[in-house]
Amino acid sequence: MLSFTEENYLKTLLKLTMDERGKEEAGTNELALHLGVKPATVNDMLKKLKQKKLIQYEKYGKIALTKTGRKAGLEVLRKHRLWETFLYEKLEFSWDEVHQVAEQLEHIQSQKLVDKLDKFLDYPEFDPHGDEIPNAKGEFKYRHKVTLSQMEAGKSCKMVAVKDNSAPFLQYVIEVGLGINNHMKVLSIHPYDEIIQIEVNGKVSSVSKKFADNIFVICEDCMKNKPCKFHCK
Amino acid sequence: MLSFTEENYLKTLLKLTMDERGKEEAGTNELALHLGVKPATVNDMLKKLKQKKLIQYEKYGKIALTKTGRKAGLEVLRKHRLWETFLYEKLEFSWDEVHQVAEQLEHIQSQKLVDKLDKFLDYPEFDPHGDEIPNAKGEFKYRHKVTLSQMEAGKSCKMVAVKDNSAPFLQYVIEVGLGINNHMKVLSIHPYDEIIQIEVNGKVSSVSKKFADNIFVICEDCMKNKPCKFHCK
DNA sequence: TATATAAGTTAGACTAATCTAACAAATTTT
DNA sequence: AAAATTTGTTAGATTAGTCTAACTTATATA
Repeated sequence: MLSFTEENYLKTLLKLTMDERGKEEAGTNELALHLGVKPATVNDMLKKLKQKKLIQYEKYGKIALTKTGRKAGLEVLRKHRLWETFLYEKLEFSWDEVHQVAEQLEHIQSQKLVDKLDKFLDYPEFDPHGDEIPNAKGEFKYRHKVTLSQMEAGKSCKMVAVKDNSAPFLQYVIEVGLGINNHMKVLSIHPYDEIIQIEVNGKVSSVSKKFADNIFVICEDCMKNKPCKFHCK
Repeated sequence: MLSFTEENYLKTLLKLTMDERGKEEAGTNELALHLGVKPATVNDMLKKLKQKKLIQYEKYGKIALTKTGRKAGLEVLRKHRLWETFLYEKLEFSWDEVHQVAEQLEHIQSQKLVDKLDKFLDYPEFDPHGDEIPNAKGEFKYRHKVTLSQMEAGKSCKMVAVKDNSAPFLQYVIEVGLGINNHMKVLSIHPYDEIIQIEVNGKVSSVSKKFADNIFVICEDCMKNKPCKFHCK
């Protein structure tokens, strides 16, 4: 049985090694930053996780999940996203409120609870932020998503997820008129400060690169199954 | 903010001082027994809870909740029972499975979650075991319930709750054909070993005093609002 | 009332998860 | 390649919650 804390380490490690960057490994500082603890603390835990055969790790080297570790991480992520979906769909929580509560709910230990919740929600594939929900086997739909900042001017795309789950960011997303599955067109990207002009439902907004880095989209050609390297920078 | 452990102490203290016995105080050993820890451990925690003004307590004396402590305990109990109701009504959990999972869920910190869950369940007044669910203000319906072992022969009654929430006991209850809101008649109580004969839906069963001690009922006369002391031993 | 038993307390130790401060290794820059 | 910077490690301390073993106080009983 894994502790609350161990679960968080595995989940974070999984997120760091599964997102768009294609990285397979993570570092001590990076992990510390995401977990909100000091690198020294992470170092102690790495020894424990290694000893439990949940990670591969050598002194001064990079950290990678083992098969067992990955499975455990996927289970936590699955629970997190199912709970987010529950809160959003059944309990009228708003987009920006679900994450904080799901951080707690994801650690409830009961296989039956997860399975029944999944069924109750009718086996959802994506959570309210557009993230893939692993199924009972740990599998999930792969979608070639890129950040809005990677799009080229003139292309259209569909927002599918956000990278930042913090309330202030999500509130800003709503302000701009965006949301999961909303379509938009990239009108221009300024060469000097990378300010991006987008059009959503006929309304034109200007957003920063920082903002665009946190919005995941699928470009129009990808949706039509054309190879992606040609239209995403 | 209270810790997981502190919440458990307050909840247990509340349960020990609110049930049918009319006691207002508890002891160190008693608390240790119910929490599954050693008396020494309880003693340490009592100092902490006293310092936080959640209990009234003097060395070698009895333990009582303060107003603040009682309120906190009621909140945990409310969450526990709401979650039990959710698991039973919405996720198809059986009677004997809900308690263990609710022990974990009761510690989730989110006022909004509790309120929304309460609403989602349509403000239930009793949980699947028949226990009263405190409302948002900490109030709950009072019912004059007695144990089945307190009934007199010849009287009829309605089962409203169980005292023991363990799976083996609850499975036994089902075996006998009993359940919440089932009516039964006490046919006889044997003077030697207190074996009780009851009739449920025309079926006659014999149960031990130990069993009957864990079944809460409301007697027929009480249901008709006649004073209780005349018909319950 | 003297004594036996039950109930409660204390001291000292352990574990998990964290910290700070100092140190070591690896990487990047000039 | 030397210096500077970043990244990672170690040692020692802290806190919460738990334990055991020995002790003290209160209560019940002969």
